[in-house]
Amino acid sequence: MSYLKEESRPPGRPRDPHREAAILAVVTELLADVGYEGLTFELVARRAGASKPTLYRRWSTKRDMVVAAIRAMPATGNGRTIDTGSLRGDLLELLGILAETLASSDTALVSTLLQAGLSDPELCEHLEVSTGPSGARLPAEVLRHAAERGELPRDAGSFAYDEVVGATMVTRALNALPYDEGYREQLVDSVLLPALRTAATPTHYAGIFSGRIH
Amino acid sequence: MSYLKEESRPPGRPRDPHREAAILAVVTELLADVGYEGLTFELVARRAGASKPTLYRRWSTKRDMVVAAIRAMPATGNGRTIDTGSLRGDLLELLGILAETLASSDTALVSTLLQAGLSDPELCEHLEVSTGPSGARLPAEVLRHAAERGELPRDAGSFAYDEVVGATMVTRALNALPYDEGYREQLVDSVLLPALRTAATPTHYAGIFSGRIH
Amino acid sequence: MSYLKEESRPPGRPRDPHREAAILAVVTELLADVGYEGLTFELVARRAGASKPTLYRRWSTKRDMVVAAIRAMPATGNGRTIDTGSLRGDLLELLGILAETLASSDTALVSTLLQAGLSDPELCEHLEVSTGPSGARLPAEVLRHAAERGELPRDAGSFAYDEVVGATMVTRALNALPYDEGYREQLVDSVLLPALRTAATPTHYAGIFSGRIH
Amino acid sequence: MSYLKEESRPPGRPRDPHREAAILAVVTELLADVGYEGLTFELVARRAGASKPTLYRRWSTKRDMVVAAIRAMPATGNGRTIDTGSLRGDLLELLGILAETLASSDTALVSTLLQAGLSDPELCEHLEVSTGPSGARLPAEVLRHAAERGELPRDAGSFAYDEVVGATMVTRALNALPYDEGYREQLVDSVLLPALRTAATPTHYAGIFSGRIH
DNA sequence: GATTAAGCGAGACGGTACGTCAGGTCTTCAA
DNA sequence: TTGAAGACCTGACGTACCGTCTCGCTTAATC
Repeated sequence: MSYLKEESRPPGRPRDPHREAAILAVVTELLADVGYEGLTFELVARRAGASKPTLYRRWSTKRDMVVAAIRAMPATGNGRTIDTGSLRGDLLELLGILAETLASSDTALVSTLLQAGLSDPELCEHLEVSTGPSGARLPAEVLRHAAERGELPRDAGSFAYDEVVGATMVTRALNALPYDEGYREQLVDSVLLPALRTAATPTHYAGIFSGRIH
Repeated sequence: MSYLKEESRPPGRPRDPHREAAILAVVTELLADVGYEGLTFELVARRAGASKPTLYRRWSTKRDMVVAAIRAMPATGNGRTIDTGSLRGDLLELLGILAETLASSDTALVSTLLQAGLSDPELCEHLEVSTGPSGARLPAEVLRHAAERGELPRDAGSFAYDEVVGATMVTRALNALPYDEGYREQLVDSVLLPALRTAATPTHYAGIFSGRIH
Repeated sequence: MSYLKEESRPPGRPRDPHREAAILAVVTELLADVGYEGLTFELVARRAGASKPTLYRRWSTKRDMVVAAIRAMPATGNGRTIDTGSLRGDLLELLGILAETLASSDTALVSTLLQAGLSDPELCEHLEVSTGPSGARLPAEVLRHAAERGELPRDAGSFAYDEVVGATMVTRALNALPYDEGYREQLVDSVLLPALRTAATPTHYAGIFSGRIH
Repeated sequence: MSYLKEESRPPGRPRDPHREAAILAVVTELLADVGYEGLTFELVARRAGASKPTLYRRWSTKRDMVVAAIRAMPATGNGRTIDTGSLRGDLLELLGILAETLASSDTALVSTLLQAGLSDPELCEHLEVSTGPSGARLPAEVLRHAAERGELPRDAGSFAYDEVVGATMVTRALNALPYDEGYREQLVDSVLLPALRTAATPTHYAGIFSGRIH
């Protein structure tokens, strides 16, 4: 009885999910090869053995296509846990991870993710889940451990971290400014630690990288 | 006697500085019209009644040309002084100015400045001087007034402000996240004020927008 | 018992003749709208609410489809009879009719009929029957009347007319050369009349527009 | 003194005539290879090592390009003279030449020439001059010889021939109708000879292929 | 004052990518 | 099996910029 169908299939031949997956794999591959700027619809079509209309049918801009490719990356996670025994150590380790990521990636790609993906909470969440702690967000257990050690009040929030770290580090990376260990220590000591210790106000604004737009 | 000439003029007809100024004016105009992405050498050449070789002779990339245009903007300054009577008030006013700027400007242009210009200390300095307090940097007198009122230690530095404010605000703007008054208050209360009060460490790293790469 | 069936109906759903008629109507309509060159399978499919495979199943080329559409036009005829009282008058009237037709029609359509349709005797016949004397062929009664008046021998044939008139007039039309009354008179006086009067040779070759390939 | 310059060169780099010649050579070559329909801008560009804009700069349609290619063919002429000793023989020889041409050429190309070139007197003239008697026009010496032999009046014109022959033969060729020797004899005997013998009227209309639009 | 080397507007040029369109074929579901 | 819908590959379309080049002219500094 047809009233059971919430939404029936659209008419016509459905899109081939295999094509889609194959294409996005090529996009991922090409991002590594030629970078974001060098990526073109033409090139993707050639390498994927697909036609341009097939691409345009799915994504109308390069950005959309790249974002889809990133979202389609397998969510493996790196399983890393952060626990150095002190809040300061944990923070520095997180910043170190982020620094590594930034150092290795194409800045234009980072820029894309920044501009395209960060306004998309799902993508953000996906990135965090798929790649493990990226250093862009403060994992809840780090906060908990710090509270257990008495380094932070029980109700300390991650706002200061989430908001500040990603924005500053990425901005520095994009502008070829240094974000070496010395810099990171200074950020921890003169901004993050004071801010985290103080902040007891309930947060109404999610951090930039928290994946949830208020 | 030729040894007097430090560097002799190259032979042939010298470049016409008027052409240069006229072209850069067109660039500035076009940036407002079509944005950074939409700007092309072709378009500049057409609008300026110049030829492409004339442009390429001067700037080999679009970025170079745009940076030159921005640097060539007249340095008027807005002459505004910040003095509300309290550090918190001053900070909020500065953030308000920055918010206005971000709200009014083409995000692509901001992005350009971020990517192209901020790695250039001179350009950064120029922007600050030409447009007055932009809110991206903490004016020295604000610090001084706060110290006089006893709100901050004498040796308080602007690192926390310079580093955090520009990066977070611009990043939010680029990603269409809100940076309204509520957000700005939270940034002031839970990050800036605690950080400024604490930071007595001598700063080795200039803030992102301070115009001096360490 | 199935051996009784001379030809059994093919299995499966039979073709809907209404679809066919509707589609051809659309083709006729589109020929007027966008001309032969502008006609595409896509467009026909869209306008007819049909799918491309439905079209391709019936006609494998655009030409086939157009010919089918023309053949499907209702055979009304204009019932006009030619009888001015003199052979010269009759010929000029026929040429006048043809000239009108050529003047009113899309040259591309004429070209189509020329290239696509005229090699198809049935189509040719159909056109003549459906639209009455087109001027492209010499009606038998004109010849008869002329013979009765003694203007032509009894055995005069229509070869010279059929062969020459259509070809010259259409060619002129296609090439934007004039085929006005002066021209038509000259054609009659210096070609058609002398030829018709002389030709007593039994004809082995049907005229171009006679609809019968020898 | 500049007033001597009737028309000064247009500004900018002039088009390279070598490129043009090379491209048109490719067009000619491709016409033989893939025919008119199969000819594309893409293909010409590839084979000529030119870019599409370079082609479009010169000719905005395929037809224009092809006509230019034909016009650019070297005007060698075949030097053939028609003189069999009788008018009938001469006419049959001319028709034979035309039949050969039609048989060997791409019908679409003929169609192109018909539609594109024949409305262009210069092109028409060029074709006649470059390829010798094509059979599409009646050479003046054939008329003269016939008059000398007394087969035709001194003032006989070529209207009947020029007008009739090209149109009928080409039309038959385009429609895959036969134009074999039997047909050609019939055309000569029952149309051309009677018409030529009679026509003494001064001609106001140039024949289709005479290269002069009235 | 003549020479010379460069600046300059204009635009050709080979490329490359754009985004769209049509051609035919194939797949899905419903009739 | 038909039929509507539409995915799909192919390949051409005509346009836009790219960055380089070739023109003929103009403009200074040098000879």
